[in-house]
Amino acid sequence: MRKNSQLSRVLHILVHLNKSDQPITSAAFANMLKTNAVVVRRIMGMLRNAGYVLSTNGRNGGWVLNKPLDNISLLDIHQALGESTLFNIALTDEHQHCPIEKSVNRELQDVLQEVEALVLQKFSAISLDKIANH
Amino acid sequence: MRKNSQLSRVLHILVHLNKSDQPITSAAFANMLKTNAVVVRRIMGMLRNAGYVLSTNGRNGGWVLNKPLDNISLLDIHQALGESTLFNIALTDEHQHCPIEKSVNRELQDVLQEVEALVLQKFSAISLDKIANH
DNA sequence: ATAACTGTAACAGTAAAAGTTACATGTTAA
DNA sequence: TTAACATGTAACTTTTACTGTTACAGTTAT
Repeated sequence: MRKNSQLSRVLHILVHLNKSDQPITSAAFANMLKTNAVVVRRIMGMLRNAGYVLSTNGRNGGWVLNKPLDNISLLDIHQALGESTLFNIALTDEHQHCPIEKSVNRELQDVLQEVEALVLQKFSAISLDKIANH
Repeated sequence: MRKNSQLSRVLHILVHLNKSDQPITSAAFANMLKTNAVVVRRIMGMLRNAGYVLSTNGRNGGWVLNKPLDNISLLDIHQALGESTLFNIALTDEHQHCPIEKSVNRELQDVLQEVEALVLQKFSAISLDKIANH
């Protein structure tokens, strides 16, 4: 599975945004992240929908923060991005009636869910200004 | 990226193997897992290299356990399979000189490493006979 | 008007995992 | 000793999630 880099990228963007007193364009971020402006709009669109940033059209337009970084947690961003699965481990479901498969899945799922909850808890305790001032 | 189902599959296989007093063929497992015999051999080959199973050729051949399940932990299997990364989260490295990227990566990596260590610890505490008798 | 923005649909590219084919090699039963 | 049944493995194709690209409609400042 190809790894998901949206979280990492959007954090990078947000901290840069925080340091700017004027809008920054998708093209500028694309250049910064060595990717494409459409990719940036795709990610940032999710944050806009969640209320963390605003976009303005036209000349001198671009992206601005809509909340102070100390009011945004890593968990907020993770959730705004759609909470893609954290783990790279698949549970099989070829034979849902097979008691062994069920048992294997239950055991793996127990561990993964427990750990996922821990990740989310840790994410919630990290505010973006902590990253910005790191 | 497609998720890795090797761990789930191989656990299923091992518990079935444990219940059998004679070798089981790759074709039988492939049928069980709704996949291909070569896929099974690929996975099982890694376990054989690690000493957890034995394979025998020819008629009446197939796979047998080489260790009791209560002597094998989830961690053992995870490691025998090559310890593929648990997380689906990528850290970017376009601009290794950018202090913001560094800061973002450090923060994410701290959390992920801490949690990965916890997963491995939990895996080490789960023996396969626990799954078998679940 | 036009240049500079975003929004988004509709594709193509990439890479990891899984699936498939083909064939060499080893083993056992009759 | 031969035929059937196993594994071993290389080489290739398919699948899938993510990312990248192109194209164009809509919006805004000058």
